[in-house]
Amino acid sequence: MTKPQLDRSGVRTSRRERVREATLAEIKEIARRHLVEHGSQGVSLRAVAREMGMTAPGLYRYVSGIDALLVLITADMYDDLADCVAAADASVPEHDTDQRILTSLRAFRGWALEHRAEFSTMFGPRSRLDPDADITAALEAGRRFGATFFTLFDRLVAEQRFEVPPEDEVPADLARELRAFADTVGVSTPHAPLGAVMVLSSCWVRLYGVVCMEIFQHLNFVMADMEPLFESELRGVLERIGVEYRPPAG
Amino acid sequence: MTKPQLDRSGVRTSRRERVREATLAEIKEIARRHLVEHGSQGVSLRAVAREMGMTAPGLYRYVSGIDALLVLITADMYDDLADCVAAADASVPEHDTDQRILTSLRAFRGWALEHRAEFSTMFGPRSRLDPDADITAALEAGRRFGATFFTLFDRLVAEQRFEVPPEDEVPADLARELRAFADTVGVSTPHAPLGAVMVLSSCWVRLYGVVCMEIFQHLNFVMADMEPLFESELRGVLERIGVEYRPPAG
DNA sequence: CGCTTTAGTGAACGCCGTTAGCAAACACTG
DNA sequence: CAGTGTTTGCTAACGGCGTTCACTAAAGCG
Repeated sequence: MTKPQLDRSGVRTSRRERVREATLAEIKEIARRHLVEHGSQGVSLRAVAREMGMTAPGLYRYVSGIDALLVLITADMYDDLADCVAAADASVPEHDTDQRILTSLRAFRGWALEHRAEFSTMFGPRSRLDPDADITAALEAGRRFGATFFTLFDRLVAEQRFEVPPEDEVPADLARELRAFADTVGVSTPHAPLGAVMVLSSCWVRLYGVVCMEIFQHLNFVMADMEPLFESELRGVLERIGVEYRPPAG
Repeated sequence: MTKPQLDRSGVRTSRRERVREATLAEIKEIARRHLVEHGSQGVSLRAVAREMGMTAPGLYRYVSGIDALLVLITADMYDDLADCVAAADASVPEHDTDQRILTSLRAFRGWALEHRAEFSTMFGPRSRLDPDADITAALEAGRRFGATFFTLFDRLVAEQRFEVPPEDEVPADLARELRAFADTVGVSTPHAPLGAVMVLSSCWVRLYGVVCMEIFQHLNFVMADMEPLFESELRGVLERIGVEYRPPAG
């Protein structure tokens, strides 16, 4: 007697599919732990299989190769990061836009600090992947992550918090790219004029830069603690978008 | 009859040492080509040895392992980049500080674009290296690279091109880090007050961020051409340090 | 010339990704 | 129930990798 069940998306799910799903989840979980413990070089199908009490070829029933596995866990990591940022955002009273942004951005850096290996594979060069590997899963997850910030940013634009450069100050070639960016990423173009998207890009570049620098340890030998530099950059960014900066609590 | 010769630093050099030097250079050259052609994963001692008509263990007479080899070529790449930027700087009339800075920074991005694999290993996460590998060689080369920009920046400070935030606007913890930074990196502290170093850091973070984003292809799916964004960021940075922006020639 | 130092080899160990062929477990039909 | 097709995981194997060790052949030097 088989008990057909429904998964959360309402699709019929046999017992077989459920156990298969669980196995795949175990694979990803172990792979990710290896990533954390031994760096991206330390993720290997054989090691994962060994830990599961399986042999490596068996994993090919679940994953089409090591590259695909890395893409899968990358997608999971984006989800994690997005959850973390969203949780930070939700921990602040809804009306306090300033504090929500501040908290979300600090949560981004905090997550990166606590998940260096993950962050490196997510935001570093795709060194281990085939240049033409199928990374749509990771891209989609990345998009979800970005959405958290874009929502907050949309709000700032709506509240007219900062001075938006007029459209004719945006160079034509940049305008074309920004439009593509805004369309794909879901910033609602009517609410967000091109000048605003330009500001957003600039701010994101700055924060991305300072966090990458910290995680990739490029000033390691010259700067013991990167937090002050991050906070300084954060302050500059917030100033640009008309958000009040407050020093961190701790 | 041995002909003892002098190398450029005046050290006595036997024939043996010269051929040894040449072999090491060949190793590095091949390794670097493999890096360019097959990515950092594609660099292997065995492949290098094969191409030289040697066996892999023989390379251990020259290099203590694959990690050390990667560090060696990373140092070479920093030298290359530094040369490229310095050449760009030198191609501009000496007195035209504005154009020199503009050209140097564009040369930085240009080099990155033409040497994606190299740039990724230099500025990306140290994913393939032991966390405690000896990377002093690469660090030293990186320092030389930075010096090019610091020299130009020193000049801007001397010329009082931009408004330097007063010292008491620099938070204490950031000040401590910036001081360490300036000392190690060779910005002459008397000429460069802390506020100026803060501005320099911020500018560098922005450019580093936008170039990393482009090379690591993080907006790849959403933005076809990153040059306009780079130029926009460049413009913003230059504006901050009182340098006149001019659109690129092409 | 003989002696010492060095460069390079071959074999071996233990990893790795991946493919092919096969056997057991499973789900489902009549 | 038996029979049948599918799914799962295994073993064996290939070729590649980094690295160590014992060893030979050459180069340098007195």
